Formats: sequence, structure tokens, C-alpha cells
Amino acid sequence: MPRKPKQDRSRATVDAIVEAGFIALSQRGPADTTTRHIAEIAGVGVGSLYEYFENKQAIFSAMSQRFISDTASMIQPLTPTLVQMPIDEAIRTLLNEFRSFLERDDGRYLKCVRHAMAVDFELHLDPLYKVLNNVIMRYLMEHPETLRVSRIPAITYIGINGGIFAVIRHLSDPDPMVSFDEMADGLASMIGHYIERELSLVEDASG
Amino acid sequence: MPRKPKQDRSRATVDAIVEAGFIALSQRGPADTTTRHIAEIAGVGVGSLYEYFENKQAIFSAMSQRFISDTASMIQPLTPTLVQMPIDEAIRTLLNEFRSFLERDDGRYLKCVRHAMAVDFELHLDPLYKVLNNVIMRYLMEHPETLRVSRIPAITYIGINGGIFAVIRHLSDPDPMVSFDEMADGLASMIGHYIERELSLVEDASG
DNA sequence: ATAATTTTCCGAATTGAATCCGAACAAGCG
DNA sequence: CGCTTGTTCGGATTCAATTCGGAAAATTAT
Repeated sequence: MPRKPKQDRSRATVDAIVEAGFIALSQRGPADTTTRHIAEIAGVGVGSLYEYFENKQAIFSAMSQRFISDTASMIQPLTPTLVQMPIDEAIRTLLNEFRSFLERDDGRYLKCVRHAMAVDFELHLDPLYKVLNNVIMRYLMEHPETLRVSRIPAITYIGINGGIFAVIRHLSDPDPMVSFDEMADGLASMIGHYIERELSLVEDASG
Repeated sequence: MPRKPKQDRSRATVDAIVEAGFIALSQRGPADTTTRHIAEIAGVGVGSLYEYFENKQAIFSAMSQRFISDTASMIQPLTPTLVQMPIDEAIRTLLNEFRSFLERDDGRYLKCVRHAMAVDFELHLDPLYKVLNNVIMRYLMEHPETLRVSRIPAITYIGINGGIFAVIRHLSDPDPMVSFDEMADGLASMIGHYIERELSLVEDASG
């Protein structure tokens, strides 16, 4: 059973292993990523992998958690800017930031996400949900009139999941029928129009 | 290298293997589904697996194709009914049919889809896209006024991908924030509102 | 400083699942 | 029937994941 690292040296080892996991996965794909590869890239012995990880799967799981955590950290500081924008622009911005983020480091994350489904679909999305829910919450506070639209929880759920998967799927799609910008624009317009339509319905009802 | 089955006997074997794959995967999960399990359930020797499948992965791939194909076949005959409905009702119907389909056979497909990604289903979605695109195309023909809304390709792309993944994700979500019906209603309303809003914009511009 | 203790690292040895292979069994065919 | 081709099988082989026991490094106690 794996131990928790107590010293700096071992924390560095754990880091190196996770990092090596990303490199190996992006270079060789999921099928050819062996424990020996990861160990070699990390510059440690194979045995060391099992000091801190239950098994190979656990390494992928740690990678997934790190990825989601990094994504959340990337979005967090954007919050104040996003909540000041019109909603469709906010969505476009968010999707474009997410895309740039995935393409960093020579597309390492993107390549990994392409195989992510293959390796650990259990993407530990919770921290990402938390940040995005927070953005939405603040947005509603900042634009109180939007509180009148119905089905906010459902639209939020669909927006978050739809957004995440639409981007991942689009970037993995070898021959997408629409460009990324068109897709981002479509998603933004869809939610934007939904809200506009809802508000006009509310107005009609009250007026 | 795998052969194509020439006789009925071998075609039955291939079928039995794919079928056994579904059973094994739904019973034991992806980690414990070994080639011996699949062979045993199929009632064939392990060696037989490799007569028609390159490797274990190829069996999962065949399962994926079969699943998508079955899904498409399920949707196909609904087309005439769907195109006569208001769009939001059509979407709700489609999502509910998809859900029932996933829950058939004691949820076999659903259990598999839950693990699908974990096992490297690169879901071969093409046939499903084809059927759904067809439904949408016919819908547009049947309701010519909707041809005036903009971003139809993007909305189609998002609608299809978003719909598929929203359902799968929701059914896999141990603690969804909204009920299935709320989600279906949300997706239906979002697209319905989008079209209404677009049409009202077009009307304003021309009037 | 030195010993004792804990933490970390390692890689040869083990294990077990995936895959191969060649003999045996069936089917089609003159 | 022989002959060819298609099919099945399961033991033997291969190779990656995991284990294990001890060496090396760091930390703590004396």
C-alpha cells in the first residue's frame, strides 16, 4: 500500500512521476505507456512508482486530478472579468481560454485529454464544477435581472457539461463539421438567446 | 492477423464473443474483464478470440460499433414522428427514448457506457451522427421557416454532441444536481428558445 | 560525531493476463 | 472418399504490472 511522501525529495519524486506520466502519454499514447517508460522519463526506478501509487491506474488518476486542478486555477482569476461581460461574450472568452490552456506546452494536455477517456473517464471534475458554479453564481448576483429566468440549475448543468465536452470532443474530432469559433459562437448564442427569450417572456407575463 | 468469418458457424462465434463482451463488462467492470472471462461466457476457447479480433481492444471496439449501430437503428424509425412535433417536444422525446434504450436488458448498455470510456471506446459515433443529421435535415424541410435561423450547423453540432454526452454523463452521475426530466426539459427549452429568438430577430430585421 | 531510526529508492524476481501457435476437428467440393 | 479450406482449441510463450527485501540517504536521538 502506497505511502504519503514525508520529505522534499520524495515529493519531488511524486511530482516527477506525474509529470512523466503526461509526457509519456502525450508522446506514446495510452496503449504504449508502460510503467517502465514512466519510470525512465521520471528518472526513477520502476519500484519507486509503487511507493506512492497503488498501481498504474492511480498515476493516471493523479494526472487527471492535477489537470482538473490546473484548469480550475486557470479559470479562477478570470472570474471578475467574466462577470462584467455580456453573457455570450463571457462564454466565448471562457471557451477560448480553455482551448489555449489545452494547447499549452506543445499541446500536452490536449493530447492527454484526447486519450483521457481511454484511460480514466472518471475525470475528477468536482473542483472544476465548483469554480464554474462560482462564476455563474457571481454572474447572477451581478446581473439580478437574470435571476428571473427559469430552469437556471438545469441550464447551468447543461452549460457546464455541454461546454466541457463540446470543447474536448471538438478538439479530438479529426474532421469537425464546424470550426472552433463557430462552435463557441453557437454555444454562446444558444445560452444568450435562451436568456433573452426567457426575459422577454417574463416581461410579457408581467406587463 | 484476424480473419473475416466465412461460414455461419464462425459468424455465430463472433456474435457470441461480442455479446459476451457486453455481459462480462456489465457484470465485472472493465478492470476484471479478462479474455478468459469473455471466452468462457461466449462458450469458446480463448484462442478463438484472436481468430477474428486483433486483440482485446478490438473486441471492445466491435462492442462500441454494435452499440452505436443499435442506437441508430432505434432512432431511425422515430424520424417521421419526430419531424411532426414541436422542436422542444421532439428533443424531449428523443432524449427519453435514448434513456429507455440505455436501460434495456437490465441496463446492460448503460453499465457498459459507464465504463465505456474507461476501456477506450473511441465511440464510433458516425452512424449516429448520420441518423441524427438526417432527422434534423428532414425537420428543416418540414418546417421551412426554421431555415432562416442562423448558425444551424453549429447548433446541430452542439445539440448532437451535447445531447449524447449530457445523457451519458447524467446517467453516470451518482449525484446529479438536476433530475433527468429537468435536464431534458432544459436542453429542449434551450434549443427551442434559441430558434424562437432567432425567428423574432429575423422578423424584426425584415419588418 | 555516531548510532539508531525513519524515509526513500531500487531493480531483479514473480505473477498473471494477453497473445501465439500448431495440432485437431468440421465443412465444402471434386 | 481424399483434398482443401475454414474453424476451434488450450497449453506454451511473452511481456508488462506489481512485489519484495535490502541498500542508500535523510532525520533524529544520544
